[in-house]
Amino acid sequence: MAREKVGIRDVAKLAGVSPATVSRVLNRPELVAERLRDQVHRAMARLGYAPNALARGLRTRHTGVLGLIVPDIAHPFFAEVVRGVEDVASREGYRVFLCNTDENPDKEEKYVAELLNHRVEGIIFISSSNSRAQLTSSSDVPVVVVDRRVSLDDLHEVLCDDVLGGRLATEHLLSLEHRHLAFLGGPQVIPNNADRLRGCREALAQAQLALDQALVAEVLVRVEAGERATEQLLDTGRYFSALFAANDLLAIGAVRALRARGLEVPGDVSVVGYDDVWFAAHLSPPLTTVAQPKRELGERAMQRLLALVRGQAPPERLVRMLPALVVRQSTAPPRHK
Amino acid sequence: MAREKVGIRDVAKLAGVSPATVSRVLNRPELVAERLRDQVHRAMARLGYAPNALARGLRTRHTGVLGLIVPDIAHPFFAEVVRGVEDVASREGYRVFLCNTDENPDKEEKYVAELLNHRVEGIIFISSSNSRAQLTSSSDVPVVVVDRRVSLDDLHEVLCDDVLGGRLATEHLLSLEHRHLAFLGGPQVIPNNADRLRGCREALAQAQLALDQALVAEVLVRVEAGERATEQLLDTGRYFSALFAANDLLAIGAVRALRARGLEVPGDVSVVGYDDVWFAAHLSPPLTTVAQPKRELGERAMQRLLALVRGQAPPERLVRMLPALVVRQSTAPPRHK
DNA sequence: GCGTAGTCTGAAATCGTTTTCTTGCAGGTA
DNA sequence: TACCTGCAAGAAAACGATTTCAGACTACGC
Repeated sequence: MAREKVGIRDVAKLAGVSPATVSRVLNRPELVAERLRDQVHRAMARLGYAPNALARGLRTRHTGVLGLIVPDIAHPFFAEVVRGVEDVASREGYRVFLCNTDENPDKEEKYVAELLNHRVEGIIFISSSNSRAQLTSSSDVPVVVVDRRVSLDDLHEVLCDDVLGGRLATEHLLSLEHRHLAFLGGPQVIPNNADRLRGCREALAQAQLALDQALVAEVLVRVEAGERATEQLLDTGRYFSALFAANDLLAIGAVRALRARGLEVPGDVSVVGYDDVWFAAHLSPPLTTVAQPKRELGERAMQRLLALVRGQAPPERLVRMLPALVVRQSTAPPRHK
Repeated sequence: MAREKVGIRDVAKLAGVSPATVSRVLNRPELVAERLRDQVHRAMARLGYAPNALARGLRTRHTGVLGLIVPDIAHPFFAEVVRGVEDVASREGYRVFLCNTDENPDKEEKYVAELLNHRVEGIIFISSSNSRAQLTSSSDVPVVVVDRRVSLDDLHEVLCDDVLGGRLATEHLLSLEHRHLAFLGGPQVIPNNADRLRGCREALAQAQLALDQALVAEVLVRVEAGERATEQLLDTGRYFSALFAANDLLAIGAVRALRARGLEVPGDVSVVGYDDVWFAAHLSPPLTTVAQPKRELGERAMQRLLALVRGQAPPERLVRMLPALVVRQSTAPPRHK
């Protein structure tokens, strides 16, 4: 039976060969005669040998470990992305370190340093709003940025087109004959949020319309904040028949606030969200929203990272994915013209 | 500026000292004279030295790395637990490997082996239903099991009392004067689910009541499955004024199914869920449910694991946490006696 | 019988640290 | 002056693998 610390040399001794041979059996079995190979295998089994990834990594500088930096794994959007990331990593024989930053640049910095100490071969990075991401680009491990754009042109990025997403949502509303929209979005310092607003504006402009600036709200991405902001929107007294909440969490808050004021969704106000987190379909009313390919975002990012690690990086640094409108029941034509 | 592979010896050379001294500066600074200490620090800064955790781990067998095995990080319950785990790990200077098993024992096995190869110092384990968890107990790294009980008495466990949870939910319903309950739970092979049912039965028995066996459903934990099962419950024609869905996801499905049949919640049927995943409060109606201290579950588990790693394990192997009923608006007294 | 090519295998250096064991040296005492 | 103490710093041996290089052996052809 296995008892602690069996090394390659123990195996070697038992099999009556040199450590070098054992190593070869592990890595280039075709180089060693079949008879010896069997002996070695038997010895490994008998001793319960487990290769030491640390030693191997030290020697070969191939650690089989990657880093994953994410604002908050408990957020349903990120959770899904992470799942995609981990899936392909493990399928390809890599392990990943999970790091939650809570959008805190200091934590990001510390984590990056720590990951580098552990000699990760690459890093997947979902940057926080005010990230000092240059840190990562200075080191010489490959980095792939996902979801959150970072203005650093030596990084590879896997992004979803938020401008398009904003357009899709808005065009949907327009096609239902809505003419008076309100916009509720997350912090505009995060480019994604700004892009969604821009997409919204573009679509409106194309229809010769414009957003009433008083009906544009910017808040933290939390249900309560969405609720609060929606109340304020209503309090302006300005009329709107539809609300584009550029995040499902905000949309939930918005729906609650509207209901609390006795307004029906979509009867009085249509609401469209953004992200299509998994339970958006299970809200009441089921939420019309712009779906991002969350898991695929993660998968693609990891594929790209592995390509980079293996030196097969495609020259094109940007993978742009497309959002898709999912029409459910929180949107309908406005009640009266 | 930093350029690849600076090691302790490069620093030593630049600082005009021996590698040993540099190492001491890193680990036991008090042992080296202040003047040298400064020189070394300066040299490290100049070279952009980053310690190699692999080498250190190899030498000291203290890797600062832990493993976290979980069925699915994208599940809102686990995501929250994981957050707790990672938080205290990182606060204590440890990194964690994230592993998703999809409840697949083969994957569990592979992951455990892989983690051991990487010389993790401990493992947090949320076992899958039919796990062959003995694997982990055979190795000599500490293991802490969370949430899912495992019948292996050399493992430490951090669990939530599901029997009590079942009682709480049921007693709440009873206190509202419900007398006819239906039960909708996850696979009974998972002890947690069985316990919740048991708690339910116990509470009923105490009130001289019993569950109608025809109104006990067991399904996979998915919204759709809950929906389907609820329809079947209704199709039995048996009367029930309240439904205990021993999982929030099932509860969501149940509510949908009830509504689809024209039944009001809680007007016609009260529904109580289990877990209190974060959006349970944002459903309509806001879901009455049994809350588990999810994040704390993870935190306690990690604290225990670290204690184990540091050899300060308390003798008591079991940490039992308490669920709490959260009354919201999906439950009410039955309409007519 | 000898040179040569071709297979396998082993010896030993190496990866970057930590740590034990020594040694050098300063200072205090007899 | 000689001796002991004690401290600070260095030399060198690990940790457990991989890999280069060279050696042993076989087989073959002339």
